[in-house]
Amino acid sequence: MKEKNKARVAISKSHGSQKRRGRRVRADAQRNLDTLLRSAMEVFAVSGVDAPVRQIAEKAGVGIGTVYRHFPQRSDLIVAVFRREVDACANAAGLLAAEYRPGEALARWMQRYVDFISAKRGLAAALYSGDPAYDTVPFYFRKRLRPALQTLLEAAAAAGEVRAGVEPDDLLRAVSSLCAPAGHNSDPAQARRMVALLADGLRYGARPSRKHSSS
Amino acid sequence: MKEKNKARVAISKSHGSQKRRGRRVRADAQRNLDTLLRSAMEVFAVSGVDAPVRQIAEKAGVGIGTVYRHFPQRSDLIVAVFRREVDACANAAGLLAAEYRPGEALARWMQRYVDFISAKRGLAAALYSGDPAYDTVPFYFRKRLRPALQTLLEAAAAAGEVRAGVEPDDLLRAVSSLCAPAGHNSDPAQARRMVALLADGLRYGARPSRKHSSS
DNA sequence: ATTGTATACGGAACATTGTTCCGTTTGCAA
DNA sequence: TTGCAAACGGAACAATGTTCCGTATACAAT
Repeated sequence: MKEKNKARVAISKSHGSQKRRGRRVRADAQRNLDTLLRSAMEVFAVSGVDAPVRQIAEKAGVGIGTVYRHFPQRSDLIVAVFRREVDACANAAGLLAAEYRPGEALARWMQRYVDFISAKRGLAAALYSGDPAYDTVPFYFRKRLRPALQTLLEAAAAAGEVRAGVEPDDLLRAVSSLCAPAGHNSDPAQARRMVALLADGLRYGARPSRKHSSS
Repeated sequence: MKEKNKARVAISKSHGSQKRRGRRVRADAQRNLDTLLRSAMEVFAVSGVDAPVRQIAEKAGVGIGTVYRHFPQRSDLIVAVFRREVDACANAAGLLAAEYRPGEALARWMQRYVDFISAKRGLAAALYSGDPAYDTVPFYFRKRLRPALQTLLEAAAAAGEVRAGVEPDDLLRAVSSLCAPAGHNSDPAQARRMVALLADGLRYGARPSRKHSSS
């Protein structure tokens, strides 16, 4: 078997699937799964989600059988990559909140979200294809992103940097609408500007809180 | 060769392609082309635009080679069907204008447009796939539909049945947006209601014309 | 360290579908 | 009636998703 990577396997996955007292997931399997997801993400970004499975397998340095062992259907791979990126975007909220002041963190996260949506334009077509394999994706999407944004919003509102009472769902949909639709020509720069404008709109009408000593 | 259809071929296509004094398009070719488009339309409606070419050929009662003679690429067939339905929708404007009063004609056409957009949800995925084969479709779409709607709008405005100054493009986009987006669950009835509301919105603020004796 | 085995791997083989090619058939003008 | 360009049908090819199974290996038990 391949021995390309000596990195310690932390078994960080908390799937809780390893049966008590049973064998752990084999290290090479975990490693291949990670490699596969990463390779698939890159290939999808370059060639779109219609890229051949063989190409992904080759890039990851594994056999086709291995791909299908981890992802019985091609769509499973796509969904897994999507979820992974949704997770990354959601996690970015916490990181930004730790590093920047609430208002700044919010604004930066929104741009991060724009990047995410823009990069996933290829996936959008698959999502709208009507294939039931993707039915759960929007649910996961909202479930993961809404709390992240809500936390940012509340923190920024508490700090008096944005107005209160803004619905996370509204904001998520507004941004994705700004990034996506207009026919066939999507200008990323334009999307970015529109979203920046939206962020400024949030700031407008902010009411400095009393619980927070104003500077 | 097949001889399943005795219907007179009117050669109504005004492609202007038959060379002066040259051979006319063979009758069976024209007949097969019509049959193909009709079969494709039906198959697409049932199985989506990803339906196998073989299935369409079978339904039309022709060989695969014949399909590819008329439509070198699969996407050519899809585009042809789409254009045919766009034409039908655009032509409906004239028919409705002849049969109903301006305001009624406008309202009915908008519902007709809703039907068209809703039925074409399957095509939307293909259109957004990024395949350059579909690049010209939106252009044709607007080129054909905008004048049709504009005529209806102006007639209705002149009759004092709707307000003036409404942009056809805005209306087209608004309706398609109402029909399409919301995640994964599109409720046709809801779309219909929303569009009806929109139509009422047009009526609001209508200024009865002086040139037209009010009832 | 050795060993047994459940686990995972690799890739050939298969199934489906888009596309090409070419021998055969046929509409139609002379 | 006849000649042939146009059109046809479908076998063959190519690309790609998916399955299957013999082989390799990580790892727990000893």
